[in-house]
Amino acid sequence: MATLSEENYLKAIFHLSKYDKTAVSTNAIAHKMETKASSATDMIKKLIEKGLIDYQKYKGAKLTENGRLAAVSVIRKHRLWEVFLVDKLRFSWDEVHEVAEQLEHIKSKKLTRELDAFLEFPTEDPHGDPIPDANGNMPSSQKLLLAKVKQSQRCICVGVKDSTPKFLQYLDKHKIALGTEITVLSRESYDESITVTINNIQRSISKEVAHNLFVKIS
Amino acid sequence: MATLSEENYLKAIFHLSKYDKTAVSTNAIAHKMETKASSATDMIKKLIEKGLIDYQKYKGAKLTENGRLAAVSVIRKHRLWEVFLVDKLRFSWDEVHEVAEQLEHIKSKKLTRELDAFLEFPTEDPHGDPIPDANGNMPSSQKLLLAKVKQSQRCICVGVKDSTPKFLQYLDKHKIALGTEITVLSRESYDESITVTINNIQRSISKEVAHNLFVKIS
DNA sequence: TTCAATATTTAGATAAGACTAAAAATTTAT
DNA sequence: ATAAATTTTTAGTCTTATCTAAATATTGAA
Repeated sequence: MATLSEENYLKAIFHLSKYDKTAVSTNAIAHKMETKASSATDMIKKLIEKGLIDYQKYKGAKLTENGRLAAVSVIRKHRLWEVFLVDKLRFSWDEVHEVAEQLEHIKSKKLTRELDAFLEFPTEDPHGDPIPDANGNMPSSQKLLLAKVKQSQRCICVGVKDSTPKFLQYLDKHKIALGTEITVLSRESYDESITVTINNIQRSISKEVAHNLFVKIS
Repeated sequence: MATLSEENYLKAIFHLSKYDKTAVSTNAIAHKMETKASSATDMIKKLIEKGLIDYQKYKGAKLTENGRLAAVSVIRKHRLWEVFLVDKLRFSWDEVHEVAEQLEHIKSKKLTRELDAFLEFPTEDPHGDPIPDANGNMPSSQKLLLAKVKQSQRCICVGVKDSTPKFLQYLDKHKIALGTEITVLSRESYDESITVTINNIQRSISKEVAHNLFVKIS
C-alpha cells in the first residue's frame, strides 16, 4: 500500500504524463511537487522498488499498470469528494481543492463505493473533469478550451486555465461564471477573437480569454 | 497546529482522563496508543512544548485548555463522520470506527461546519456517545449500562461494552440489535438478573449481559 | 567534437515518530 | 527503612521524507 507521499507523487506523474503517454523527468516531477530534484530522485527509487513506475536514468519515469491504477484511484476519490462538497455541502467550486487533497487519501474501499452511490454515480467533478470508474477506466474529458469550440455550438463554462485574480475579476465583471451558457456565433481569423452569445447578449471574446476558459459542449 | 500523531495522543489522554478530571500516566498513554512507554515519553515532551498538556514527572499528564479543545475537536469530527457513514452511506455501526479514525484528522473548519449542518446538527453518534459542539462543549452522555436502568423504564440499545464475537453472537441469537427497544420490568436481587420486555416478549437477562449492554433512555 | 549549460544523482544532515536496552527514579512490600 | 518491583526516562538506532552542497552524466552549441 502506498504512503500518502507516494500517492501524491503518483498523481503528479499521472497528470504530467498526459494520461500515460510520455515519460516525465525528475525535474518536472520535482517542480510539480514543489520540492527539490534530489527529493524526487529519492522518491523515484521507492516507486521503482514498489513496482509502481518504470524508470530509465535521464530518460524519465512512466507509471506501470499498478502505478496507474494507484494514481487513478486517488484521482477518483479526489473528484468524488469534490462533487460531495459542492452538491451536498455548500462549497463553491473554487473552495474544494484543498479539502479534496486531504480526503483523497482516506483508505476504505467501502467508503468510496458508497460515496459514489450516494452521489448517484457522477461522471464529472465540478470542474468538468471526468471521474474514473472503480476499475480505473478514465472517461475521456468533455472539457475543452472555448477557443476550440466550433461555430454555432452551445457550451457551458466549467472552469478556468488561468486562475489569477485578474482573470477571475474579468470574468466576474462580464458576468461569466461557472455554469454560464455560451453560444459561439462566429470566429474572426484576423485577431482570433470570437463572437458569442452570453445571457442572450452578443459579445466579442478575445483570443486571450478564449484560451483560458474551459467549457463543456452541451 | 497539531500533527496527526499528536492529535491521537491528545484524544487518548482525553479519554483516559475521563473528561479531564484525572492525571494519566505515561504507561497508561503508551498502552492506549499501543506503543512503548519511551515513545509516550517522547510525545509527552512535544505536547508540553506546544502547551497542550501539563505534566509532572511520575505524576502524569493533564490536558491544558488548548489541549482539551484540540482533543474535543478531533472527537467532534470523529463522531460527525460516524453519523454521516451510518445515516447517509450504508455503513453499519460496527463498520464506522476505522474509517472515522482517518476522517477525524481532515483539517477544514468549513467542512466540519457544513457536515454538521448537512446532518442536521446531530447530538449523538451511532453508538449513543455525545457530539461536542463547535465551541468544545461536550454534552453529558445519555448512554448507560442496561444494569443501571430503573424499573419500568424504556430504553434503546445503543452499543456494547464487550465486543467479543461470543457476546455479539449471543445478542444476535436473542434478537437484540442496535436500536432494539427494551423495557425493564423488574430486578432480581438474588442474582442481579433483570426481567425485560424485548419485541413484546418477556425475558430474563443475566447480570453478565446487563453489564455489557449500553442503552439510552427513550 | 569538445566545452558549457543543464539535468540528475550522491552524500551527508535534519526532523518526526517509533523502537530497544539500559539507567534512574519512585513505590511497595517486608 | 531498605530491598524489590515497577515506572519513567535517557541514549542511541531506524525509517520516511525532506534538504543543501557537491559530484557526475547528458545535451546542445560553437
